[in-house]
Amino acid sequence: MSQLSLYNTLKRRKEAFLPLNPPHVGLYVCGPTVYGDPHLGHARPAITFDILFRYLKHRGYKVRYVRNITDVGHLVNDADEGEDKIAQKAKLEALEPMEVVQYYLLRYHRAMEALNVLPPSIEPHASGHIPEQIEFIQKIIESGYAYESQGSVYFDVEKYDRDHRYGKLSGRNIDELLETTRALDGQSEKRRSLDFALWKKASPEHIMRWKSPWSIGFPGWHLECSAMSTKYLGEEFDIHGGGMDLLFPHHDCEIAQSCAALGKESVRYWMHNNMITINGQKMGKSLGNFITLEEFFNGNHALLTQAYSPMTIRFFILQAHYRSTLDFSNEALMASERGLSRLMEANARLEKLKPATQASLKLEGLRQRCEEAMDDDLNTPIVISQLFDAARVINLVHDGKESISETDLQEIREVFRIFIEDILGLVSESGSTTNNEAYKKAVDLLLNIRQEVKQNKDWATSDRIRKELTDLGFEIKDGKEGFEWTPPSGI
RNA sequence: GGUUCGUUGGCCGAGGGGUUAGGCACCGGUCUGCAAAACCGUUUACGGCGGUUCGAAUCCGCCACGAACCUCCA
Repeated sequence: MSQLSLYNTLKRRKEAFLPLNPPHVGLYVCGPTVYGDPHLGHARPAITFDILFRYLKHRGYKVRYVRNITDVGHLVNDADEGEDKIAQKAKLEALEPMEVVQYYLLRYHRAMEALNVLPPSIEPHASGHIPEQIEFIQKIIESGYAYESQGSVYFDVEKYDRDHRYGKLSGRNIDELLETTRALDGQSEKRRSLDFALWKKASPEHIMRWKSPWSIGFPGWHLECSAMSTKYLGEEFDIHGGGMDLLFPHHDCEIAQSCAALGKESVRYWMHNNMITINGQKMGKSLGNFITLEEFFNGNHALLTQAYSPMTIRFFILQAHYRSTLDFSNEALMASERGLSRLMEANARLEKLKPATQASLKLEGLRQRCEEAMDDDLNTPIVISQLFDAARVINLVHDGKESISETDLQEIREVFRIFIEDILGLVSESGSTTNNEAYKKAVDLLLNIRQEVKQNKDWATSDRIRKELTDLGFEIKDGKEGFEWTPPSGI
């Protein structure tokens, strides 16, 4: 096996992945703020790190995958000045904040399950870790990198930067940031505009509030990840992932917080997935150009010419490398839909393939090429291209134009199972999961009758059976040796 | 303005000093009662200008265009 290498944003290059305490791997990924329906943008990090999770397990690692749920502290606008996103939504809909969280979290989980994203090992809520966050703030205060101001606590960025370096993940430096950050109105409790909140005193109308040594209030947004990753993965752990849009300030603040509180670097490998774009622009809430996953699944959106199944979405995302932007269009999605169906049909055909004693084709290095592609910073597009090459071989054998040996057939079967199902997480949606034998036999019966009337050149009856089944959504394919059929999708 | 990163054929998207990525679409063919599927073949590439090199889409420089981040965002 080759060496797994991953692109470390901190170093701006690929590095050999060597876990801290093999065979254990600690993985932390920034999860959603649950105040709205999950959209295509949410699918990208979920799927990217699902692939990493699956591949690390495939390589024999014992992975603890922590993906948090932000349900408090994430403010609507100006860092540290705006309203809490969850609280705002709750107010709008006249609900308890936790009702909002419950509602959208459920919808998030449902969408992730449809996309065949494995649940993480632990999914901690920020609101469920207030004591841990308070303790974390105390540590930062003790180390001298935070100060209290009118019941709120802020991180002293300037002091931290003198001793360490603030902004090293995103490549920013504090002087430039000071120049470009707009002047404060003078009313601020903060010493410097760059300082960020660790704890905020709640205003009277603020509904989400907890007791702390400083005030009744709520934790700053960046803090939850530092506190919860430390709790579940330790002061030092292997991989921290998230979207590129979180690089600054979120992840740079996390680094500063953890370093200030713990006196060391917490994260060894930082990984960031790129954005999904629409007409070259980031798909996002603020731009109002996002499409929810549910809308993709039911096709109910002005920009969609049709519905796209969860597996089509998953495959579409996997056909691009996770560090590249991926541009949405109906054309691109339809191409993915067709390609996926070709690949999955080849996969299904694999079961029926017969090996030959005199093989005309030899299979070499398929598994190795797939593994090398995954080892090269999770290059799923290359893995898929390898699988398509194999699919062509499968179809040739299926058509009787080529033949392969028993050994090669077993090898392809195993490689397909491992890479398509276990690692890429692609599952058949065509309804082959239907276990109703009577139903299957009924369709077989109809098609057998059709075979018989075809013998008598009764094309009218033959075409009628095919047409009516096709109208019902079945797909009928005549082969050299009998027929193949797939049921309507969604069964 | 700063930071980071892009610009590949009709579309999506890998690769990254010399050798076919792959998918989808298109066109032609094989197969088929017809169709679908499958297979075979063909076509269209590396933003511009310089430089390094025997050789650059790939390395370097400049320019143009675009994006993300610097405000909430996955």
